[in-house]
Amino acid sequence: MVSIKDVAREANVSTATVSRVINRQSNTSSAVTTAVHQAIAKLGYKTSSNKHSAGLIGVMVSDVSEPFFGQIIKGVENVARQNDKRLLVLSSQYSADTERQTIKQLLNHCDHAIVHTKWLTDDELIEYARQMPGLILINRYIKSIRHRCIALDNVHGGYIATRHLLNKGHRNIGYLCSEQNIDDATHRLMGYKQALMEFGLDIDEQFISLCYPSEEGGRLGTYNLLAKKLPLTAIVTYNDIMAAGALAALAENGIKCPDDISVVGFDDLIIAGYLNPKLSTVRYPAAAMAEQAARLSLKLTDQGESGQSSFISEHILIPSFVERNSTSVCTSQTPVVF
Amino acid sequence: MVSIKDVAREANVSTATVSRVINRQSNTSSAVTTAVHQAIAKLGYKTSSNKHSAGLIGVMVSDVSEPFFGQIIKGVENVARQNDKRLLVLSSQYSADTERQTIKQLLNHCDHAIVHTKWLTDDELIEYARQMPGLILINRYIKSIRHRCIALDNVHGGYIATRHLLNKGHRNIGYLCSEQNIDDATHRLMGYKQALMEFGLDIDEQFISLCYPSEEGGRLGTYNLLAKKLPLTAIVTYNDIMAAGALAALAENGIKCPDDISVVGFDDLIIAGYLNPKLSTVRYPAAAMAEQAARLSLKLTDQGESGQSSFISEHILIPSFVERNSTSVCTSQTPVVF
DNA sequence: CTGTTAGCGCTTTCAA
DNA sequence: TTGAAAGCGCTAACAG
Repeated sequence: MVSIKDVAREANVSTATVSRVINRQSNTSSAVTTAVHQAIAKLGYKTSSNKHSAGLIGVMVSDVSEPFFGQIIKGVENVARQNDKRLLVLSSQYSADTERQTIKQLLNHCDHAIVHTKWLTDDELIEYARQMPGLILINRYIKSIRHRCIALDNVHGGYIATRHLLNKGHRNIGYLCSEQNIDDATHRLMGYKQALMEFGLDIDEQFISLCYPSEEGGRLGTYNLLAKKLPLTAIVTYNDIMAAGALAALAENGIKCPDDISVVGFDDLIIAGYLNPKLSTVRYPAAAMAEQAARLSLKLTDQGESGQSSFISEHILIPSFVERNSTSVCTSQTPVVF
Repeated sequence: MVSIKDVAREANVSTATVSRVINRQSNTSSAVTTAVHQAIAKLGYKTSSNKHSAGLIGVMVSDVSEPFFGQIIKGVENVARQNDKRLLVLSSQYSADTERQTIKQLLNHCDHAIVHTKWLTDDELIEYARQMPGLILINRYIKSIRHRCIALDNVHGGYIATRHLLNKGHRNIGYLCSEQNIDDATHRLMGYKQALMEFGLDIDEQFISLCYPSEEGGRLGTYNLLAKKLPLTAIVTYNDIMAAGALAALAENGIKCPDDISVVGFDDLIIAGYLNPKLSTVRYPAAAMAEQAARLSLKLTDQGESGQSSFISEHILIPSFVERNSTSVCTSQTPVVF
């Protein structure tokens, strides 16, 4: 167990100085402060090294009040309960700065951490992972630390969503894509394109509408598709919230779903079952993913780095399709007009 | 700050023994063990007394993954962030035993705790509150520790839900009540009755249907009301989930909402805005309530018990009404038939 | 601003 | 099984 003493030796200062730096109490020269911080990072020192604050599993998500993240927290909590650990929950509020600051808190106080990050770079995360053997990235894939990543196969998700419609005879399928430049968005879109190509269809960029991933964004994106007078019979969306916007836009224009246009979502949020019509969607097994992440974190720290080779080196979950009432067989007589 | 030494003196044992009891390490005689536990309870000793694990705010809710509780956690987290505290989240899984066990964990590890409990008795909670000056009960009112309780005025909530309908001309208003025997349920029903009486109407128990507070429960309760062939023009429900069930039951029977029957919910969950029609409901300001609770907890421990007299002695929040599309002016020609 | 030193809370060792 | 006492990790007081 690395103590404040080791850090002091590493940084060539006294233990008192290290203590001061950690607690930001008295003034410390910036040279010494950075030296201490470097030593802490190098040795992986934790304030939680005393027995009682140990056994903490940290969770970082964007917003605790979002149902999707609620499921993640619940998954981790299940494992924590089973293993007599406690749960430290922090949210990063959708900003890179807070994400960074929050991860550092977790590094300091926890033995384990399940982290959902959208805005930090691969390099930065690799460094954090090095400092904490029990750090697991959720919904993210970084090749060099792939044994520490648990992610959903978003390409496959986009693929099965689109294939479901293709199997029902749809050939003119629009896509409401998130305008955010993150892997989730590009991967799901990739799956959409893959399915079309597999059915021998060309990809027409006109059928793809970029918009903000909110209900209003989904509504606007749908308006844009409709305005182009495309022979649309179905729409695949980036997520359920956008699908809700799409349903609203269709209803406002007297277009019936699924009779005239089918819609599929992504995530299977609680609201999916309450929309009208009930939304067919791709199920994102968030709680299961979080449980797996938590178990992996415990394993990695129990057995230490030595045990790593014995584990599966990749953890990619496969989403499944949930059929409800927003999709139906394509009955449109419109000829395919690309 | 009460230390292991104080506990040892109180229990007439050595500090070593107390340490052993706390950490369940070596064997300790049951007599000594219970003596130590009693001393701990009496003095309110915390293992978190060392600086680093301090500054923890504990939150207990039934289920972290429920959106309603997510809002509560978020509210507490906001305050925690502003005050440089961390958040320990535990869920009690809807059982009295887990609630008890969870609260004890919080007593041991936190300086502050925001607790939502459904199943523990007033007496038990009063005892816990005594042991921890920073314990705040949310959504609960116990008279002798009312300065530690933050609750919603559920009577008023049921009242404004019903009054909204009365103002729109409805006179035959059903009520879908939760069959759970908790204050929330009886208070909301009380508000319903109050509003009817204020409008000079008699209360007919036939219009009140007891059912489980779930979507399926709401559906069944609505069937039961319909089966009685009452001249119903509106339904007030215990919560939004039941209202969703009511809307489904009406739609299945070809009864239009709000044209034939108006429906109001309670809580204003996320789903309320996604239902068809969008649900008019009573807004439960969960996040604001949690923020207030967290701030109160910090205040109480900062100033110690001495400062209590200077605070407001009661913290009752007033809900407001959110009108959407599930309620309309009563157009029914049916004569009032009680 | 920093190191020395004393001290605190807690755990562990050792002897009974 | 228990207490006395030593030891550990950290903080606080003081001196320079």
